[in-house]
Amino acid sequence: MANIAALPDPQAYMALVWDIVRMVPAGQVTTFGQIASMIPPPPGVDERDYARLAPRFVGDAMNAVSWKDEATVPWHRVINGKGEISLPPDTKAAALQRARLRDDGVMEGDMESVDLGRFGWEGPPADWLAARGLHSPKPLRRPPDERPQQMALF
DNA sequence: CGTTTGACTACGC
DNA sequence: CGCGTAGCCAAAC
Repeated sequence: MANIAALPDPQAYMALVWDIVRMVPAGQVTTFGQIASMIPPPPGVDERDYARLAPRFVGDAMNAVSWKDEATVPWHRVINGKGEISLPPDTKAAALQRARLRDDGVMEGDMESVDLGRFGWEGPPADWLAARGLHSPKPLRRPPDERPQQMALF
């Protein structure tokens, strides 16, 4: 399973991912891995292996966002675990994503990455997740006092 | 019809 | 902290 098409119900998976992405507010970002962490593996698949494979499925789901759906699915708020845009750097789509992230205020100046500790999403409401049998998301945002203090050594 | 190629991540060095 | 690798499928070339 290294492809969304290998899942038992690719369409349902994609619809669920889109529903989750729709909930990410402006000014915050989520990651492929965070979304994947909410969706349980199919029966018989090892949870640990799945955690490494599933983020690609989320990528597939984002890749499938057409220009028509683009208005209702804020795909640009989904980035990789390093806080970077995962689209090929020199593409039109990547440029658009950078512009959108700047508009959202999460990518400052000429930065090429987003500080997940500051702008990471906390995930959907707990009852929304519970109603669908989903896991609680992997945490991205750090409490302000746990943020790295770069000059702390001096 | 055989190869290549992924909107990724965890883990081991 | 950076780099390589496994995962092991399906669709595009």
